[in-house]
Amino acid sequence: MSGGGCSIVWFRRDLRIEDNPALTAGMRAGAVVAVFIWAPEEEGQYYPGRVSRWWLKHSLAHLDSSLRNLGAPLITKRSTDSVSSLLEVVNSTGATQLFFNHLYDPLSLIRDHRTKEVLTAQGIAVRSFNADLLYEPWDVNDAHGQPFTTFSAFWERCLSMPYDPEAPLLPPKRIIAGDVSRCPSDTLVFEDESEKASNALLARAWSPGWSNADKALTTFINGPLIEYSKNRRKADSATTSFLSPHLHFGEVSVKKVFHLVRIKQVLWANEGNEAGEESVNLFLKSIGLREYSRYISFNHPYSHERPLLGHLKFFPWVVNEGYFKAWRQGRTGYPLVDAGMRELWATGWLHDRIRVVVSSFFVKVLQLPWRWGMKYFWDTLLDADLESDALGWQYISGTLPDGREFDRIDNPQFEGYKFDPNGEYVRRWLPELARLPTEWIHHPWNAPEPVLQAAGIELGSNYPLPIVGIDAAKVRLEEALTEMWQQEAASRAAIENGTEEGLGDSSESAPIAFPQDIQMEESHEPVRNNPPPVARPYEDQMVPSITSFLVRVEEEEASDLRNSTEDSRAEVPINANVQQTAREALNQGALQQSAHRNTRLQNNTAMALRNAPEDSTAESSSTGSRRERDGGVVPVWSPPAPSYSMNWRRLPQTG
DNA sequence: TCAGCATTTGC
DNA sequence: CAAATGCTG
Repeated sequence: MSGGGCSIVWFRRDLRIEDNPALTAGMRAGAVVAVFIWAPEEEGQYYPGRVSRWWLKHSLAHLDSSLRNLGAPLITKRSTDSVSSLLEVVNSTGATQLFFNHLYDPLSLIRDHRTKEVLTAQGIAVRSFNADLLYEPWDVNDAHGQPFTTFSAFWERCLSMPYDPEAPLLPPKRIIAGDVSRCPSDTLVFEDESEKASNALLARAWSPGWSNADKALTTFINGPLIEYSKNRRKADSATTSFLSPHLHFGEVSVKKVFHLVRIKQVLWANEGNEAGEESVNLFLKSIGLREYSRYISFNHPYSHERPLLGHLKFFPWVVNEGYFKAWRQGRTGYPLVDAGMRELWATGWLHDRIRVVVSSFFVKVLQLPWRWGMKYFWDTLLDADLESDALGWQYISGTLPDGREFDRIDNPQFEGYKFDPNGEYVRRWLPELARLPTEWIHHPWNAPEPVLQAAGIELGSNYPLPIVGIDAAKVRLEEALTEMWQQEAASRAAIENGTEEGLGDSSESAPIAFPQDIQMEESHEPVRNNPPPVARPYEDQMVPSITSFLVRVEEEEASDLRNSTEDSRAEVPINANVQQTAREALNQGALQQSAHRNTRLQNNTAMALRNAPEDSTAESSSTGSRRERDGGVVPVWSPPAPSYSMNWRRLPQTG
């Protein structure tokens, strides 16, 4: 231990004092400087959306006041480079140690790795902890030591690990503050004036901050949890936990959630309360999905931008900004979809089921590029979470081995009657349909003219006709899939002939660009007759343009690459690795595919796949196991990214 | 009431 | 595809 100096506790998405291993470690080591660094530009195109920033602002204020009461204020820094800000804090406080908790999104993996390297090189002892998951991703493996590739297998294993998740740590009673007299805080600005107005309403429904998270958890466990299984299918059910934004910012620890829920589980099991037990299992499964999203992100750090199954890159997405806009505005002509999109717009919230409905519609009916939809969720959801969003969209798009089949289109009309049997949800969010009888509420295009008239609906002006018919969508989807397989075969052939040395980075890393500067023109159009509650917020919520960020990210990456080549002292030049691995992986993936024939359209969910080798000593990717079921298609994870887990592991915990 | 087949669902 | 659920006689 490097004695004397104080420790920096670097808060990120762990804005709580209870069960915070980094904080506890800092306190044990002596005096503490608590730091939060706001460097959103580091997130590139995933600059947090308006509502997400609103949450963060309040959560931080909450944390700051708690820390102050305990004796150490939160130092805040505005930065474009977290690592140099940390160095500044080191220099101005004389800190000798840094503690933080793990994150698993691709950007954090790289940044945190670099942090360790740079600060360690400066003689700072760096330690990091698991505060976000029940088990670290590298600890959950199948019988062969390989990562799981389906959720159910993963979760089964998590629930039967030989050791329980660690018990939550108690909150500190008092913190000894390090000397921050020469380390002033920057004022952090999270919202501009126009955003403030729109955000004002949020406070009515939500209370950010760790102690509120705690309350929400207690309320849920003692109340709606027992009904969770019964009501979870209803679009406007109040039975969800509403914990997701709290969990995203780490205001409450998943381990604590897990422990408390388990206590209930035991209780109800003893009482023979089967519905209760079932509810607990379902709720825990949703916690498990969150775990799995980190697991996938860790093992496949490209999952937020590339389909995990390689052939999907040949899918001919419909690049139609008009469709995209109609979807965002809730004007697709499918009531359940439109109601969902308007709720999202107005509140930053959407029931899980409805997320599936609208995103599935987006991918399967509109056939828009899934990353657009994912980005929109990122920008608008209060609980926007990169890993969870990526998992969800990949699942919907059928790009995961256990995801939905490509060629399955869910019909919003039928789903409407399933999730909103009485049409209440639709009527709430689509006032223009409010007077339509339930019989027609989920398919107004079939309603007889007199019925429509009586309800004051004029299809095509009042409320749109379906933007795309389901039958037409089916046909188009089949064609698209045929084309996808043809393209895939062609590319495979090209590679076999050696005419093309793989696809190279360019084609792969140039995903269909996100539309620029999408304005909600609708906002200028006066809302008809009865202004729905959703009308006002339409104004400000613009989708930021990605392209400018893309440029910046590329520049950054380029410069990082330069740095790390100059600086050969680094044990693992991770940035260089990332790029290199991507390219290698691509070629490798393509070759793997070429080794296998017999590509057929059906059967594509029953695919076998090759895991990213978790081999930390050898390079040999041949260790990747390949399991096949019933022959047939053997797609491959598009780029397997073995180096991440290796590098992560190889980093020693100093101190 | 229940086996046996059809349909739906599943992250 | 496999498991769960629903329907039929």
